[in-house]
Amino acid sequence: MKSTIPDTGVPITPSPGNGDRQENRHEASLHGEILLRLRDYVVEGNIPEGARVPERQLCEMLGISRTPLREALKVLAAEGLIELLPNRGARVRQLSQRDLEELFDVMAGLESLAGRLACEAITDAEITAIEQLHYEMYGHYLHRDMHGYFQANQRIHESIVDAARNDTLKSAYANFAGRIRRVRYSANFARKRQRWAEAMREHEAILDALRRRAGSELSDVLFQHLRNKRTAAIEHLTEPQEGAPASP
Amino acid sequence: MKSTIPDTGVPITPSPGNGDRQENRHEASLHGEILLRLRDYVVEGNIPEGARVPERQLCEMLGISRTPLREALKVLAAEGLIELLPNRGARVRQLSQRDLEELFDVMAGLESLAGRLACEAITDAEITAIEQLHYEMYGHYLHRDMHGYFQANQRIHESIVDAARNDTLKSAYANFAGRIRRVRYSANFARKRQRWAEAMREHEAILDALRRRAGSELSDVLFQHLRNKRTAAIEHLTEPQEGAPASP
DNA sequence: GCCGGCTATTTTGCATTCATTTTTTGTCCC
DNA sequence: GGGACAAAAAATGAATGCAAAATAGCCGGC
Repeated sequence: MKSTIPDTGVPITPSPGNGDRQENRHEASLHGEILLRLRDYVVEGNIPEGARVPERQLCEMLGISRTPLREALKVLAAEGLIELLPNRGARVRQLSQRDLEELFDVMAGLESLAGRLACEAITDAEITAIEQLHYEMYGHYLHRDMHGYFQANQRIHESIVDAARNDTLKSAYANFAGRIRRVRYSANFARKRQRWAEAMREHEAILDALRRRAGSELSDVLFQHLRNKRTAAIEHLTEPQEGAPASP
Repeated sequence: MKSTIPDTGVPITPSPGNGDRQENRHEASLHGEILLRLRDYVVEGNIPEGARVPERQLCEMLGISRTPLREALKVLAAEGLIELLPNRGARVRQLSQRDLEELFDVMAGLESLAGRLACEAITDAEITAIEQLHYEMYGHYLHRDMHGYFQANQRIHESIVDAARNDTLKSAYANFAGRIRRVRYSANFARKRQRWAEAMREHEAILDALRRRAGSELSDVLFQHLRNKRTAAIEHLTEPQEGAPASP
């Protein structure tokens, strides 16, 4: 029994479903490699916000023709990293303050979800590993090592997402994280001493809820933690005089 | 100061950032229209799972060349609706039971987030509107009108997402909803009498928490509600003898 | 000297064409 | 008659070509 497409009657060949399960097989084709390279390049923030990027230049730089490049650009646009203005090319997407607030909230929701799910399936070993990271992070905190702190912090949050055992969630999380990472000041969130101490306390609460597998509670704590992060980030955005220079 | 791309030194022209804010300007271009049409077509489930979709046929059917079509396919693949096997064309993505579970959980997380955010900003008028929908839905429930019930139900959930005032969340929600909608049996979830009654009670609780703007509580209730939906759906999948015929 | 309209160049969007890979089919041999 | 191999056919991946739109440059006018 074949489906047909309306107005045409073109038959769709219903082939037997094979259980191939691969999330990204992009490495093979050219447009796939281009996609990976371009995405990394944009995420790393190498292109200034709103910068116009002529296709021709990118083609020369990557040594390919415009066809696969344009395919990659369409995907990046779908991911929200760039925007394509009709007949006017691709621009690195400009994130308004509102956009950032929204992104942070969505990240908060996803991590909140991750925590809830993690409580259902996380092993003692995984909790121990997270505790390990926590103590490591605490050490960095005591030594005022922002970079180390930030890295440990990120690994903790990643571990929680991993413990949720949900690849769909994981990739959505990665997508949004990428959009935010473009905005560099991440490393500057915790500049303010007070916020830093607060964050440590919140992390204690996170760990505590996780140990007790208190899903609903962990969900709350994580959300609030990310919410506070958001507030700090936005504050930092609106009065950046304290942080590092905006553009080198 | 211009950025340059590594290994080439090609300058990126840093144009002044204009605050253009449009989420989807796809309607204009051809590939954009193709994208919308194809997406709808796939989401509506017109193409059997895992069916191979020859580019040539689609081109003839849509009356375009392969270039814009392929661009649209890349985007659909990025959205998770189809998968592109290297050198072997596009297939409608096959969702395993695990995939569905994951999707449902992510949806649950997003709605849970939506509820929490909604409590921060929702107006009395919006709550009244949702109450209206709720009573309408209750009527459909009493009359055993599954279709009407399902529609009202969907509008309630949409209203909550809208009330969250977060476009990023809204579009992510729409994306995942599309992936799930492909799987048809949605309309059959509530077949079982008991589940149906349960769902109504849960909706009462949702409305109650919303009225009190109890964000954290609403978040919990919504998550549990969606979780139960998920369980019902999966059960329905594994023993579909009760429902409607699988393919007309 | 500055602004507005007109033309030339660039750039985007799509179609077409070329090269490879896959799939099909026909044939031969067992 | 069935399976394996090989060649043909078709499909995909990428490059090129062409039309339309946008940008930039130029000139004239105020």
